[in-house]
Amino acid sequence: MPMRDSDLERVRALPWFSVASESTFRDVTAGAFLQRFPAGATLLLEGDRVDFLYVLLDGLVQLEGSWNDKDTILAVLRPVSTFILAAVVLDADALMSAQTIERSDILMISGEALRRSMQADPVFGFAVAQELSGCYRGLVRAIKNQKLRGGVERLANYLITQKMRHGGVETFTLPHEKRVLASLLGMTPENLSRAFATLSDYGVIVNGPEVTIARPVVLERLAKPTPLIDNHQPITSELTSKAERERWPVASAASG
Amino acid sequence: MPMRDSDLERVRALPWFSVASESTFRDVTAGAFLQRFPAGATLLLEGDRVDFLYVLLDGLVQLEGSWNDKDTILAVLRPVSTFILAAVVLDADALMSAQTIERSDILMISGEALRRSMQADPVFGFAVAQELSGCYRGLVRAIKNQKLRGGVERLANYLITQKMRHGGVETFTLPHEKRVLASLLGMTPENLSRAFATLSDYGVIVNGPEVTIARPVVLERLAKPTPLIDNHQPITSELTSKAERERWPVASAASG
DNA sequence: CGGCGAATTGACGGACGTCAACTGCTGTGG
DNA sequence: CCACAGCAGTTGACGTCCGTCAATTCGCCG
Repeated sequence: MPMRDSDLERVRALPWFSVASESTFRDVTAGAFLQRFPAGATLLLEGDRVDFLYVLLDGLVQLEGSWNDKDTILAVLRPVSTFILAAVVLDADALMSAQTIERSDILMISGEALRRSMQADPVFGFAVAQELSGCYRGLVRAIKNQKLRGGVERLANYLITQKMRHGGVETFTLPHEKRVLASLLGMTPENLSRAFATLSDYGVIVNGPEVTIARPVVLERLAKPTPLIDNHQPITSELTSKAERERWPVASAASG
Repeated sequence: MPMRDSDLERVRALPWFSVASESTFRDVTAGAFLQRFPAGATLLLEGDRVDFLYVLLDGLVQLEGSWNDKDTILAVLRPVSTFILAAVVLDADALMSAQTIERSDILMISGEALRRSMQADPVFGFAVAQELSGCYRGLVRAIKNQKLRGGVERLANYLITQKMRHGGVETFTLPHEKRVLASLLGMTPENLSRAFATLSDYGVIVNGPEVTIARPVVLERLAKPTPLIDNHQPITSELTSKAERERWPVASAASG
């Protein structure tokens, strides 16, 4: 598939690509190609050898892990995000599967070229290390979320985070199907329904994918959000070149 | 506290320090100092600003997270390990607390100097990125372990991993108190006891801190270990300079 | 010898998964 | 255009897993 200049520019705008020199950027993207996948396409299976860094330019992708006939969604990515960066840096097998949720445009960058450029351009290498650090911290948050909170608490905090990401408005629409959300939060769809029902006592009104938080203070008293677990940064644009560009597993980058 | 040359050599032997040039190594360790802490000392609290990279040279350290009067142990580190690397790279707050379990010798390296050296020595910077990648993948494994397996299964796999780490012998001794293990595995001490009791049907014999796996095949049929979650690498020495030096949260390095 | 904390065991309750039935929406084909 | 199949979501009943509380034992250290 032909690669448009506009696509390359969107990659260039990623914080950790924007610091790369022009020649580094050319080297990294030299052998890259763009591919379009339909909804439900499997991009990668757990255990697969990873030869490319994936950059989601359009669409929606989920990362999942499985064991013993069970599986769980570890992250849902929206554009522009990269994934399986860690596996590429180590030239190792993937620990997660990747699957498109919607039709998606994905740029595939040679892992070999990435590793070479990291060692050639120290500023670029450092930027990648920062990206990896942010991803690591996202997972630390995820584990604390999982081990320390119950299902209702995880949902309550998820909703507060979503509200923040939408600029603080009281009504917003869920970014994906409820069954996806359930798996992401580590529960069954049935239990997610019941958790929503529980939260109706705290001013949470659900109408299909529309959620409105009628009494934010009451909900927060239940959820007890904290910056040490929840990342409330608005994701208005992916261009934020703040040094600490930490993100949550949801709608974020993921090292892989 | 005076720093011995032998301590510096142990740091130098860490895989991601061993690739650094002599001058880079001198720069990074220039302002470093060694500190001895008693058992139970708090090294770092969640939310603290992190100014130093910590290198555990002797002793035992636990990393924990807390929320709403509950806390959980995220990792137990043994020498030689570094921790809070990710926070140092981003110059950010710590997401985990750190506490000594035993009396510990800890080398503290200037975060400022580390970041400077990463950008000055691209090979060193790449090695740090590899270290971060390994830590990231350790957390991916931990989340899959937590979300996909039940308590008994987590314990069974933990025991198999320990057996592997001890070279495959059928009897070994647990590396820390059972209450620490319980928290690490995401359960209460009471439930850990019951999980051990359950595993007695599968040939697991417990005698204080001594565990013997009498029927490995039976236990494995229950545990269903997989390289996509469990890291069975023996940790005979920290010197293994394999590119993929992934480690598990237990007895490992942790980015922070 | 006495006390403290770790570990174990039992009883109980709450949180969560499973199974099943039912609703409502959507897309398909007669 | 409507009938119907299929799937997401919800709700209820039930069982299991796990956390909590309490009592007891054991070993260690003062």
